[in-house]
Amino acid sequence: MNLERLSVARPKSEERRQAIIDSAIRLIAREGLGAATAAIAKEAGVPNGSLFTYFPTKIDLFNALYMEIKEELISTVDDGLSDAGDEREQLLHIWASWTRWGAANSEKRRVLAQLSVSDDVTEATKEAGFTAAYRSVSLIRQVARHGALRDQDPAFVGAVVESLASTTMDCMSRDPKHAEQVCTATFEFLWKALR
Amino acid sequence: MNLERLSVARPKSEERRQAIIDSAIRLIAREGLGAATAAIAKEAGVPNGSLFTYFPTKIDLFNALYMEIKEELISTVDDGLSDAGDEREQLLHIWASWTRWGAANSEKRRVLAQLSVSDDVTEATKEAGFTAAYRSVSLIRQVARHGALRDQDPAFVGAVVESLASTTMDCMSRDPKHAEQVCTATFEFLWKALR
Amino acid sequence: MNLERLSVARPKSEERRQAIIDSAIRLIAREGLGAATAAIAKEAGVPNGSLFTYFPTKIDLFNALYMEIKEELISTVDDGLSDAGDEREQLLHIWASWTRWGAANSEKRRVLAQLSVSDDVTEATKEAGFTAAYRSVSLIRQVARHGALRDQDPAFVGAVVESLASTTMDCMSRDPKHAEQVCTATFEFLWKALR
Amino acid sequence: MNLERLSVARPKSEERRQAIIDSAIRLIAREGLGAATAAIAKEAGVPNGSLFTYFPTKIDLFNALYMEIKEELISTVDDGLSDAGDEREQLLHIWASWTRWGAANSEKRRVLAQLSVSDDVTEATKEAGFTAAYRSVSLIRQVARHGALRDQDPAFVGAVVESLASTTMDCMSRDPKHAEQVCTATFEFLWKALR
DNA sequence: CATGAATGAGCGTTCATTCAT
DNA sequence: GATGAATGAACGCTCATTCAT
Repeated sequence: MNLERLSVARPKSEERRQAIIDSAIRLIAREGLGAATAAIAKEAGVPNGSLFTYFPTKIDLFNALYMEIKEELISTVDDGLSDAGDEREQLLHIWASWTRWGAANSEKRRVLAQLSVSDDVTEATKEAGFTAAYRSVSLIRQVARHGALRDQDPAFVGAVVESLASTTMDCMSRDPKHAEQVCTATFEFLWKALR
Repeated sequence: MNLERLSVARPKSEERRQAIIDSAIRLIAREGLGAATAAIAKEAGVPNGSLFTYFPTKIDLFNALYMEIKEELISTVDDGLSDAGDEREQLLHIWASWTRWGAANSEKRRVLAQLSVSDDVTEATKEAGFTAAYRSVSLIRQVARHGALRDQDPAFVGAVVESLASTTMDCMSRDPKHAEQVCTATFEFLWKALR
Repeated sequence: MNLERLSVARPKSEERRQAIIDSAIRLIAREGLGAATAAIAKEAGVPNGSLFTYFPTKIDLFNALYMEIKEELISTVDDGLSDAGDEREQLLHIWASWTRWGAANSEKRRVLAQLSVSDDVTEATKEAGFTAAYRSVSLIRQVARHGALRDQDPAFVGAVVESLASTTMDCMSRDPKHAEQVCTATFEFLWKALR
Repeated sequence: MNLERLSVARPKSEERRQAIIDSAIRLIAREGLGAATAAIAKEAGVPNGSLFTYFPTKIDLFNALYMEIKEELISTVDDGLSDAGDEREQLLHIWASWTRWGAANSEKRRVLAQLSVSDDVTEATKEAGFTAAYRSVSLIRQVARHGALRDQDPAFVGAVVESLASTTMDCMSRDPKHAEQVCTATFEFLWKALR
């Protein structure tokens, strides 16, 4: 599989694409989704018109951004998940890597939050992000199989966990000194509530 | 009565103010915070310049909107709270009136959600909204005093409950047929988790 | 002559009219002719609509302002002029009282300068202001009758003197310590040049 | 040649820039500094948004306009100055070319007058204009070294000459038939007064 | 008559996208 | 293909003046 070679076809391009993504994260975190494409391009060091060779519209950029960040998060969470022991250990692994990532990448998290509620990110994109996270999603559903939410829509369970995670990350970012303690305590809460 | 008004040439019309607020809710729910002030005015049936007689800037409109909706929610939740029995009954009252209001007023809820994450709504306004909700807030904190989150920042506990409510309301809106069941089940989850 | 009584007919009005004029001087000096009528009214402590009972349009206010300031200046200059001795003494009297007034009333002077070049002040108004200054104007022309400008349009001579005065007042305002010296020296210059 | 331009997609058009400047001169002469940017663009034959490609703000346009006109005037005055003979000849050269330019370019002169008293033209810009005029300025100061104004601030001397020039140009514009005579007579006045 | 809310054309400026070079 | 100038509709907001009260 010459995956590498495929991207070699436009080596400079890939760098530029990433520069635009990174710049967009910085600017959108700072100024919201209203950040001007020209400003994003400028901060990325590319000409404003060139942004549109990589992302035909601003909406395409938003969707790409969403997937990019979501994939980074998922790969962070999935990494090492197989090595975790029982259900509890696995959930803890997910929880800890998720919230630590969020606490350490507050710009990305804020951008993700904005994109998640924007109509400009299509349902298809959100669906794709959701699908990519199937390992964690499955585990969470499995854990919740017997608890208080056992009869709820699995999507609802996921949303509950997600919003709990989001709140936890906010708290960890705001008070880094107690971040680990918050992470652990909320995990216990989650475990108790889901089971 | 109305002595104060006797000397006013043409008092600002409460009706018009409300028409603008209502129009803003409709448009912002549909188009986001980017909804044009001129469009809001038009939908409210007032000339564009008149919007600024009632709200000097768009940001002032946002802040007023936030308080307006928050107060409606709070008064809905507080109504009848004193008549509820023990702690569990009281929490149930809060939970049920909150989520039912949200399910029945999805536009207002979406607008509130957008405003809550917007930098245009000042900290002072958010603080004021928070303060107005002290009855519910106190009860929730009291309930959580002994549970898994007992050592967490009270603000964190509040945020967790809020995000759970938000997710619940989304679910209730999406599937009105099972709304009551979702409401009850999530309450049980909440009760179990907090205590 | 019951001049006093004439104005007694609207005693409160006269105060308000003056308050508007004074406020306009302050605001226009600060912000230029673009100063909003509502701001002028507010600073004067009168309702914005009432400004238009005194001055039907902003342009009328400008014209009134022009005359008001010009008349104050003229009466300052004319005061004591009859008591001055010969031609030289009289010109000195005019020059000194004029430039001292300007140095001490820089706001009024700046407003007058702005109004003088504005198309909103009508030729008729400017003409009236000019006519009211006939005592000084005549003297200046008389002095210049034999000098280097003897064959020029009298209006030109007046303009030259006026612009010299304006520059002198600027200089006196900027450096109050040497104001008197500047006043005297420029008078000598004027005298030498005109004669 | 033009190596620098080879890599530019579409260089800013000097023609368009000049069309905007020219249009601004016409409109500002007619309507004052309040002339609308959209009207200026329209009269220049460019879309309203394009004006801001060349001048980021209206204030930038004002500053560019000031320098543009000032430079034209200075270059007109400086042209041939070296060929003039003694001090008197040189001052005459300055005076004649200055006032003739003003009489022939009354729109530009009026615009320059408006810009000169506007707070929107920065001190830095005015300073730059002043610096560019050093040849004439030096000569005028040199001539005045021994006359009635010898002890005054050189800036004051300059202002006096400038205001005399301005008045002269007004007069020449108004009565073109006697323009030359006015020009000559005022020069004699200036020479007599400064020396 | 006095008041201040009402009005709506007009303002300077922005920006996603296009397209000439 | 890469570039950045070009575009023009849209935006939030202002303000002289009117007029209902």
